[in-house]
Amino acid sequence: MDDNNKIDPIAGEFTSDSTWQFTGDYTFSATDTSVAENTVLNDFGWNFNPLPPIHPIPPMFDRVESNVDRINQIEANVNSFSTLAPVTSQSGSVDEAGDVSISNPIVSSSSSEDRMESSSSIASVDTVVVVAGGKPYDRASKVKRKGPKRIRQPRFAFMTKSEIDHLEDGYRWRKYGQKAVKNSPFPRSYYRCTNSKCTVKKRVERSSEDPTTVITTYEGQHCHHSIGFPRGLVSHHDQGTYTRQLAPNPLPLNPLHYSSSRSQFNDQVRAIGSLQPQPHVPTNELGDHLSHKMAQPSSPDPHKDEGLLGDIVPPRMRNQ
DNA sequence: CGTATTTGACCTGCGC
DNA sequence: GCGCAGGTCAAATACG
Repeated sequence: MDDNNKIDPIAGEFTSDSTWQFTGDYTFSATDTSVAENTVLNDFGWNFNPLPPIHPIPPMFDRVESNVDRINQIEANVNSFSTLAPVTSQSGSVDEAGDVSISNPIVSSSSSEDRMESSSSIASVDTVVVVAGGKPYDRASKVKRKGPKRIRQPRFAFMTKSEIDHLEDGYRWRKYGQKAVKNSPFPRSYYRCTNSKCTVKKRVERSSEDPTTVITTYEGQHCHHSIGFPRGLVSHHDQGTYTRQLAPNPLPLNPLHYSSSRSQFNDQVRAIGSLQPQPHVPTNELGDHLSHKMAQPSSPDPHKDEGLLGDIVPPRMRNQ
């Protein structure tokens, strides 16, 4: 199958006017979709930029003191559709069919590589989020195949500029499969939330066109809190992490098209827009680093400053 | 020994 | 209907 010239279903079509075009078969109404997506994204720990930036182009890590307030604001607004509308860089719309188009005048004008050159290593993860609609798919188990088709959970795909395949997101995942992706030298890994009551899955793969880009797709919604923040915000270390989470993305990543045939994103996927990168990083790693960076120029434990995101992987993942 | 990962087999959906 | 590719299972294996 020649899919090389096709528009990636996950990335949608990035038209000349820098507008995301989507044709997803959403099962939500427009408002419900937005709320659901936003809620799920927050459950996943990925927050949009729902609030006006404190600074037009704020420093990356200089707003620790305001984090709690910002978090509270977002929590309070999370169910408001208006919070989904990007404030400065994007505008969005939802048509009658529930399809979404989001324009982002910034996206087409700046390459992620350019930004990475001027970014610190901690900020070298750029992310674009897309959301998949729920298309039924029946694969509950090898034994149980009868009965009504399972409704596929909403899916959210994150395109992240990172050297790390499996970004920490605050949840524990168990790998249950890996498949080679056609037309891609990079395999796709399948993960399942380790919480026995949680059915959330995620897939991680690298873009064949841009090996620096990791595509992470979440499916479903966690029925429990993450093992780390955001819900368990308890320390200043977390605040440091949150700062990064809440930092508006000054230069959204270009939409990423990739050419894997018969994409894993067969179901329709819609882009919400660009996001700031914000994987849930364990507080004892990135959080510590940020705290040292911001509050303790002379870190008592300097080796923690090494690697940054490159070190933010579970111990087992380091061995891969 | 418990848990996580690997990996081949199997199942399903879709396009032709 | 067939073949292909994605997705999942589960036994084997590795690891702490």
